[in-house]
Amino acid sequence: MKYDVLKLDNQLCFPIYVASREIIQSYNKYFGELDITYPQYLVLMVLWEEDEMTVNSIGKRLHLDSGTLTPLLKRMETKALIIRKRCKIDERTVKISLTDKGKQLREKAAKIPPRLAKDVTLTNEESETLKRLIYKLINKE
Amino acid sequence: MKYDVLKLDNQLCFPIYVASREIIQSYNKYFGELDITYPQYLVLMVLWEEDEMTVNSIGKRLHLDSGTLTPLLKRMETKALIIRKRCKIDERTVKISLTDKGKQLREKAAKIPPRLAKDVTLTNEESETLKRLIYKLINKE
DNA sequence: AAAAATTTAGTTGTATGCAATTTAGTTGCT
DNA sequence: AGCAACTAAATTGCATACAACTAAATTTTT
Repeated sequence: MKYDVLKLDNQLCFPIYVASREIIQSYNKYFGELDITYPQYLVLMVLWEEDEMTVNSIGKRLHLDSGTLTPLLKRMETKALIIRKRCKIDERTVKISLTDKGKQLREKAAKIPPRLAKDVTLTNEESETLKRLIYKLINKE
Repeated sequence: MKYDVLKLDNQLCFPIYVASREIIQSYNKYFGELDITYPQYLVLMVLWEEDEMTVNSIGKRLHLDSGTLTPLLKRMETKALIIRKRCKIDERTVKISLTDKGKQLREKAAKIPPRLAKDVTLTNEESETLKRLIYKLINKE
């Protein structure tokens, strides 16, 4: 029919939007004790994989711009998780590096995904399919 | 390995989070001319399906609470898309109904999903699978 | 080298989201 | 009826997101 495309249940975006927020909410419950938020956790994960990154490169990895990252990173610096340091060689860039506290958080953080995974009703195969399709979707959007 | 669960690429949430924001961004580009945002569009879709709903029932449909909806609905009222009216029978509830302007927007809005669909590289079958898996995921989270 | 174009963070302003609390109204129970 | 428990919106406070713009530094072009 004429308005079928406007049915919530026919759209792909809506359940993705809901899923995103709900998973983040679940994460945030566990983060309470670590005193971080989901986007901050993403920044930490990037830095755990590779320390000493610029704001820009973190942004590319996470698909976030400086308008979001700058204040977010400042909050993380206030909490002594990271250090922000203007780069000597290229004064435009700012290097983000982990503090000891930021590094140590990794142990505790590693315990959280398994806890969340328990609530996921998808089989491993379904999870892989879902991940593959989502990646296919975003690599084009 | 020990920290594999902390790899961005191993997680399910991250691509969903990215996909959600990117699709909404694409939507928002088209919404510019309609002067609405994605969450406002969601509210309109709910009301196009069933007019005269309470804040609470809209919230249940969209998985949003009053802390998000109340100011959002006020902005929509300012733009003359909806009317907020305290219910006579139960003074606790507020009925949200479409204005003529809000109703008329439906025509224009219906043109947007097809435009976006063009950029989706998934086959119809893949989209259906993705939708099914995402729904399976959120119905449990 | 000097001007123009580009790049990188930061800033500003607006709109979500959500936890936690508050206020007002309704229901249930005795 | 009277009061406790509950429910619906609204409010408060904080943390994202993002468009649009600015400031400063670097690179490219001429």
